[in-house]
Amino acid sequence: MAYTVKKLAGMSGVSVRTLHFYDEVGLLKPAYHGANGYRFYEEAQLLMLQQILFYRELGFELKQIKKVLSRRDFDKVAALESHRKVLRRNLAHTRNLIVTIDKTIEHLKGT
Amino acid sequence: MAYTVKKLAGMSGVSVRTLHFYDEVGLLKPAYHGANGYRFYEEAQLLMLQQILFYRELGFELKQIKKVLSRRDFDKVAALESHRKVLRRNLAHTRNLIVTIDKTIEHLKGT
DNA sequence: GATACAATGACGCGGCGTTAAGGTAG
DNA sequence: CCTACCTTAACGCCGCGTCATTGTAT
Repeated sequence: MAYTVKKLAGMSGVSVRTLHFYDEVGLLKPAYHGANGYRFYEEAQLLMLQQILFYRELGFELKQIKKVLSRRDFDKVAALESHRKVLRRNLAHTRNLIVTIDKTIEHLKGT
Repeated sequence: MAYTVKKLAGMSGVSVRTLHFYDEVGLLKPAYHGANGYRFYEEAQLLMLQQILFYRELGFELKQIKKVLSRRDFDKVAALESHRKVLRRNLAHTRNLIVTIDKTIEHLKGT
């Protein structure tokens, strides 16, 4: 079961351009190339792509994803815990911003 | 009281490059230019810059800031309320991500 | 021969950081 | 003359979107 770029794109919800780009940066390479130069992906690459998209959704940078996916579970846990800290800081920061916005709105309305 | 780029940068906490860039995109132009071509800023520009940085901190894009700062208070309130919605969605999304991370960590530890 | 796919190449976006090369102030 | 400042120009980063051009499959 070999997939072309468009097929894999359709199955995973990313664009063809994204697959080209992931190939280019070495994040996800095709299983092999046809004699015509076409990229062909297989199940293993589909699974890999799903992993990539999972970490991407969490907000990891592509470089980080590349590292994380090459690590053992133990190190993935560490990366996830580290990332959770970042997200928690974002949460706190965003909550503060909302408070600031509310104050500003009150101020603007008051004058 | 005219300020050079470096002075204004120091007073506001931004880089000289940022002032150059804001000038370039028309977000903050100097009060005038010296005969030597130097940029000179005054109090009005300092105040303007503070406003810019306020909205930037809230996460507004520079283009949005440009618009917002040219509006009346009424419209600023609307922009702030709209932005607050975006931040609230971010909050909800980030909270979900943290839940996902926690589940993933448990899963990775379990296996 | 039309149509739908494939490839590579390169510019654009946002918001600057970072050299680089050269003029000016004191 | 040195030093610290100023200028403009231009590439780099990230993660692709969006043409443009050309080749291939059906």
